[in-house]
Amino acid sequence: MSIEIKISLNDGLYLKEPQDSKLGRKIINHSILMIDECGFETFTFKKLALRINSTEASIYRYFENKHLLLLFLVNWYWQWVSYLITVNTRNDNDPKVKLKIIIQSFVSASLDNPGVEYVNESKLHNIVLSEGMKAYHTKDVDNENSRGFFKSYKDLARSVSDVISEINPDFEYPFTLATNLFEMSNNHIYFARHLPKLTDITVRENKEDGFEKMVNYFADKLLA
Amino acid sequence: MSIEIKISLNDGLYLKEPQDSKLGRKIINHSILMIDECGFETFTFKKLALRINSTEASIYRYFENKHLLLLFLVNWYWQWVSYLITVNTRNDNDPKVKLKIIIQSFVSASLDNPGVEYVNESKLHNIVLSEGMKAYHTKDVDNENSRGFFKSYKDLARSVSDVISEINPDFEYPFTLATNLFEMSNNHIYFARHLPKLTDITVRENKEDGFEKMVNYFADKLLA
DNA sequence: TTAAAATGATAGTATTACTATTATAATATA
DNA sequence: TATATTATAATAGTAATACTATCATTTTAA
Repeated sequence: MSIEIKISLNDGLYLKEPQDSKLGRKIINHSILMIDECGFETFTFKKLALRINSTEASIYRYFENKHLLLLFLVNWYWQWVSYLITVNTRNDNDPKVKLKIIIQSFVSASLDNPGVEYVNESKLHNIVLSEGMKAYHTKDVDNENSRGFFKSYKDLARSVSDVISEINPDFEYPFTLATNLFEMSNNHIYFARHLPKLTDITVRENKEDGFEKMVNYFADKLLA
Repeated sequence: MSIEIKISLNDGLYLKEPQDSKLGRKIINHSILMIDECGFETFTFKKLALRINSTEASIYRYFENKHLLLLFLVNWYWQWVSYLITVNTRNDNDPKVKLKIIIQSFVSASLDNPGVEYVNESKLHNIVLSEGMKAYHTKDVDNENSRGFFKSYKDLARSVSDVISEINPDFEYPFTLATNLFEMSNNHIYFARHLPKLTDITVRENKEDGFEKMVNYFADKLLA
């Protein structure tokens, strides 16, 4: 039931396109599983190599280091969300409906969408929640930004801000709201799971329902 | 012109209270400067030891590892902001005014407040912007949370949410808004500096003015 | 079928993140 | 003032990490 999209990313992110070979796809697949299981800090290329019966050296032929692998994964996620938004809002012209669909994508894209064989979107979403911000909180941001390593996020922000401006052309902070809705969705899912005192949503509630309702409330109120 | 406060933190964060000795204060002082200069990832106890003419072993007597040092610094910041909010809102009963002061503290507490000799609050704020979220995005969050390592942040969120509920008792998401205002302030200062396409504020503008105005706009609109 | 490309196997290096031991200096107490 | 206590320095050592290099072998493509 997999869809036939191939997400193509800035080729500075990798040394060799991992989506085009068996080993490359195995690297993507299992790095997602391992980072989700054990966290980014304890994840190493050596452990990954062991797990997929390959070698450190082979993995290094695809990715310069684990930070760039994370950047690759996170960019993949950003683009995948963008893609879903495009597809799912294609038939709707009402920007308010579009924004609802966008928010739904932020909160639960990974749950109700078929995916690519070698990517577990739900676990990738977990990685984005837990480790995503590390991709752009590094001393090398400016250099990496100039090389286009955050383009997918900026594109996503741009397309959401367009919808926001459609809803309310006078709203002065469309980009801020766009990124805030994304980061807020992620943060509060994470908080609900690990630091519940920092949020108002409990994980008990009908799963993603509470988050979606909350983020929609914020968006609606701000754009009223 | 230093004020006579000593911020006391959860004693699980350190092996030996660094604020009580010369070497300990030097560790705090210079770790802030070094992390601000070179980023958290490249920062090591060895480099710090070299810089302060001490040894790795001595630093390890104060902090278990660099992650706990970061946690210490970030907690210090959270408590310091809490303290400033308490002091600066003491004479105001209007919760709307209080929230304005809170937001001002989030955005520019480090600029217009005298501090503690061994803490450069402005650089510490930079660290919080760039590395702060790493303090609670770790595989060990749940354990660390149970040991009270995020209490300062939760206390801060709590006190802000109280003000929010004072302004609008019917507002359903006081904690969410409290943390969001804090994280939003930090994120968008960082974005303006490094990823300007993700925000609407430019750093050119009269410094913190633009940020404060924006965050206040969000808060006002949501609580209206 | 043969050349080229991809992968595996193995080895090696510098740095990191520690721990341990002993010596020396500073401070507190009797 | 002598002495005990504690803090710090000096030094050494270990396991793991983050790589790089080389060469052999397998797979694929011309």
